[in-house]
Amino acid sequence: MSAPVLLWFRNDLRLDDHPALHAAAAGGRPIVAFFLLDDETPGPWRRGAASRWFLAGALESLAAAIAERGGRLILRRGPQSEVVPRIVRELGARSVFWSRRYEPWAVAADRALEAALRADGVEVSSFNAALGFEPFEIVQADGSPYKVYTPFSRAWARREAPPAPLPVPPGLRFAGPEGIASEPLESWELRPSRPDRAVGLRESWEPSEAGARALLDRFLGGPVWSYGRMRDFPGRAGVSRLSPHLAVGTIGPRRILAAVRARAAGEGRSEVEARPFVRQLIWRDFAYHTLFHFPDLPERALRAEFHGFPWRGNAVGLRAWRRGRTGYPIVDAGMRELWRTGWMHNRVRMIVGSFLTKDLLIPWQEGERWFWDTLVDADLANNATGWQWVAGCGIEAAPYFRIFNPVLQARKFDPDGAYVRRWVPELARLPDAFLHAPWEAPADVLAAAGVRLGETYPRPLVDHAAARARALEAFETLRAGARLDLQPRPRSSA
DNA sequence: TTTTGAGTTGTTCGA
DNA sequence: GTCGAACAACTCAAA
Repeated sequence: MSAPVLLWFRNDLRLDDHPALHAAAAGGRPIVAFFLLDDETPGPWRRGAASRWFLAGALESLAAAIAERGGRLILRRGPQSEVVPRIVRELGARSVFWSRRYEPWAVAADRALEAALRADGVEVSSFNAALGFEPFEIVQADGSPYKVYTPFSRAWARREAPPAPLPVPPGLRFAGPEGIASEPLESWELRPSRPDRAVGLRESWEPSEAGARALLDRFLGGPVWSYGRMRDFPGRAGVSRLSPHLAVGTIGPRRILAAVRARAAGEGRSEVEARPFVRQLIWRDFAYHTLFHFPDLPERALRAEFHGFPWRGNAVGLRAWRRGRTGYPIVDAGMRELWRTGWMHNRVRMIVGSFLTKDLLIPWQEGERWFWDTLVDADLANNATGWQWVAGCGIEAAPYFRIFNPVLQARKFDPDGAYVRRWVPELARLPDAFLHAPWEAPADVLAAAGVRLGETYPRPLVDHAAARARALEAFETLRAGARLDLQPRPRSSA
């Protein structure tokens, strides 16, 4: 048998729209499918618990698709710098194909791995499976990266559309290599077992290509056209929920873009109607662009004046926030949705993020960490971009005075209380007028609804008005400090 | 090189 | 109840 080629699956766990798979298949040699669980190379950003659960399902489904095509998905664990060269040697492969990643740890590790393999005479080919355009494809005339979303998105849109997604190669077959060991998926313990925290995850997600396709079809069946109007209402099914699939690659952005375009054409609609949704996909590219060009993004505020921000360590507040027991119903609803389903509506992510960083003055990195562990869509670029945005320390500077009022936000975006009642059932019987601010309810209204503040539901952890004033004060010290930096006290000349 | 217009997602206050 | 202005100053992108 001729030397096989190695197809290394990463965050691209699909057969559709897979450029590396196409290139591997084009050579006519046997394709060995391989997945590596690498908890060492990413350092602190190894996969979190919820995304591990999603990964397990995606791997099972991919393995089944490969088995249908005569092959076997080889599973190994360990650092990529050791395990990839080892499996290449075991197979006697002369070529390796993979999809590029853009996290700082991955960029460095991939570069080193590629050099090592080439030194052994192994050919390496890498592809873009994750983005519309890669971070180095959209830069300014002088080669520097964009730092503002709008000009980036205009540059993105000026280009020809990203290449059309590739179908599954016709007649695709995989090799089922003899004598090559594969670790049992169960031995990785990707799914929580004791206790079984995954009940809500199973209810919420189908982690497979088919699951992604079903969500996409539902979304294209209507919500995509009203996305601009409906996306802010967490109680309605107005968003695609494709984020965990994009994160692990059970669907790719180019497939989504092409499907939106095809559906618009088929229904005689203008693509303009889908633009608010497409903008979100461009935002996703921009997050990767930002992470690639500013590798500190997950760890450090990009705006240097924030390095001296007077955050407050607050273990009690952080714990209440995580558990969804802050006393602000919209915040608690979001945090409980996250814990239960591994996902949170984006509008609510902003509200809980603002509450953590502005009302509690807890460092945004604490929120980023918690999201990393609990989100099925955990994605380094998107998560870090979102947290820096909400904290106001990213390159997209949110004005310092943009502090979300959790009650106003709730009344505006959950007017009928559907979202809060679902996730905070102990308040469900409160009338709409008091649902989002139960501490304002008269005693008889609380009693009639079966609510005892401080017992069945917490009192507010902080008073928002006071917390807002405190946050503005903290920002004031920041500005004073920045001015001092610019104008050091002149030396005495007397 | 200089100038100019603009910048995802908010809140509050006063007319 | 609705509306516009104020809330800072700065950096970025493009002309």
